[in-house]
Amino acid sequence: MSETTADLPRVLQQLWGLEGPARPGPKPTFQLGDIGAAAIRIADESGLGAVSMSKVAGALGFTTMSLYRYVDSKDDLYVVMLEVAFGSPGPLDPKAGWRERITAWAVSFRDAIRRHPWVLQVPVLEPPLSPLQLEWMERGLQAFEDTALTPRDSLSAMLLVNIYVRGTGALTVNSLTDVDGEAGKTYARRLKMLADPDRFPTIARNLQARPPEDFDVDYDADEFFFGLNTVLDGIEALIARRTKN
Amino acid sequence: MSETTADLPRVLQQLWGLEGPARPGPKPTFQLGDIGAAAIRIADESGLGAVSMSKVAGALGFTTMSLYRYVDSKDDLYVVMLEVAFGSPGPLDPKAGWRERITAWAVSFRDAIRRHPWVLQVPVLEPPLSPLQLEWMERGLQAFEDTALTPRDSLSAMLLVNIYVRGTGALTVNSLTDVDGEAGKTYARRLKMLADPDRFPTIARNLQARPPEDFDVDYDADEFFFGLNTVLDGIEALIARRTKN
DNA sequence: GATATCTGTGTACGACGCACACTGTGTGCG
DNA sequence: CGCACACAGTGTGCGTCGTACACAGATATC
Repeated sequence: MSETTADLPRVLQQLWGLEGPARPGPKPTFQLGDIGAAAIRIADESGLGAVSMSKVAGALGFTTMSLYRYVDSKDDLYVVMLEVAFGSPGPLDPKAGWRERITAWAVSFRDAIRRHPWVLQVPVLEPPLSPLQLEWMERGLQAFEDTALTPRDSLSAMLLVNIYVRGTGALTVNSLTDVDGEAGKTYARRLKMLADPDRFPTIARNLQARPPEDFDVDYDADEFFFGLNTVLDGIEALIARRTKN
Repeated sequence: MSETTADLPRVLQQLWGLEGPARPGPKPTFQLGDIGAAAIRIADESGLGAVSMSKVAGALGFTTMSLYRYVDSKDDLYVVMLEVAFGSPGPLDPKAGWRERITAWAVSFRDAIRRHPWVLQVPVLEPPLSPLQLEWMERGLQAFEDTALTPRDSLSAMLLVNIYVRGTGALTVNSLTDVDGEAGKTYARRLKMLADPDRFPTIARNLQARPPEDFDVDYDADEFFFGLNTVLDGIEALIARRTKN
């Protein structure tokens, strides 16, 4: 009745280091981590779209099909890539307050996304169960440990920050490969051209209020903390409410 | 120097109804909207992955290549799909406060995502410039019109809510096609199995605090408003700050 | 009515994920 | 120590994808 580790998908078994008993035959040449690293190198250089089974295998000096000895499907390759790309979250400062803690967590998260922007494009089919992903989850929850939040609250709060970082990352991801903010400029120009004041009065007024070059939907560092603090202010209100009761 | 409408991608020209001068030759059989509707029907039934040029063309009784008479690339087809799938945002209640307004906007947004969950998987290469997308933007900004927020603040606040709705939608999207919450249950079971209390004390404690069946990362209706209100509380703090100065 | 220009078609190419049958090799067990 | 077997890596092939290109016929404008 109760599920054992044997029922886990093979990728998860491997990532958790759940090896079966020793068996005859040759040993594998690579570790899952090697394959993940090779795939990550391709994704960093040429985008997630350039990651194909044959490209990854080729980067390792392999045939395409040999990859399937290590990974059951391309989706599983994605799982490995995410695990390696995110790595471990930074340790928690024990004497920091919840706000500093979750801020540090969010910054680490953002930095990981900056290093590997393609992670936001990986199609995620199910919630994460791999070791390092759980470690991120653990650290996120720990940030709220000494607050008055209920367990459910903590989960919601962590997800809120998680969503915020991912969301702003997705907005920034285009402009990361965009030298000189050229794309942002043409966007502003086109928006100004199309935002007819009769049909879109508020957009038009926003555009008029300041040079349109600044009106690109782009989160620089300051914007990141500005929005993050807005989110944290909301969580702070929740904590205050829970403390009172 | 100044860009004209002629420099816009063809899809945008068509969506904005910018027809060129009359020219000889046969008239097109379809409108862009027909193609979008056909593609949407496929995506609603079988997911975004099932949307291919040949499937869409086939649904219209066409050859694959004829689609390219209407749309320059598959990415442009995505643009049309989004435009048709989202449609117009609901009108704004003029005598509602900003909080009611942006809540209504968020709910409309969430409903659109519920109707067409695949919209969250559409790879978005650049910020939207199509007419109805701008209308959503306009309505979102209007919610904050009679607050003390600066234009830049309003944009940030709208993006924050936008990000929140998208993010929670992405968490829910898997469970939408999951009857009986079966996927959520196996996730909870596996999480309980893997969350070693030594390595993941906080997760383990969270799991212990209540029946693990509830510990799936899943936003039902109440969770949606709970998180939304947390976000809005943060925006409210910002408004209060701006009002004081 | 002439003609320029369009619509829709057919064919073709390279890339992709992956199923499957196969070869050879190295390991653990008897 | 030897051997059998499980496993690593290969090769071939299928169906699907996006789309480039050349083409035929229809038709709206002048």
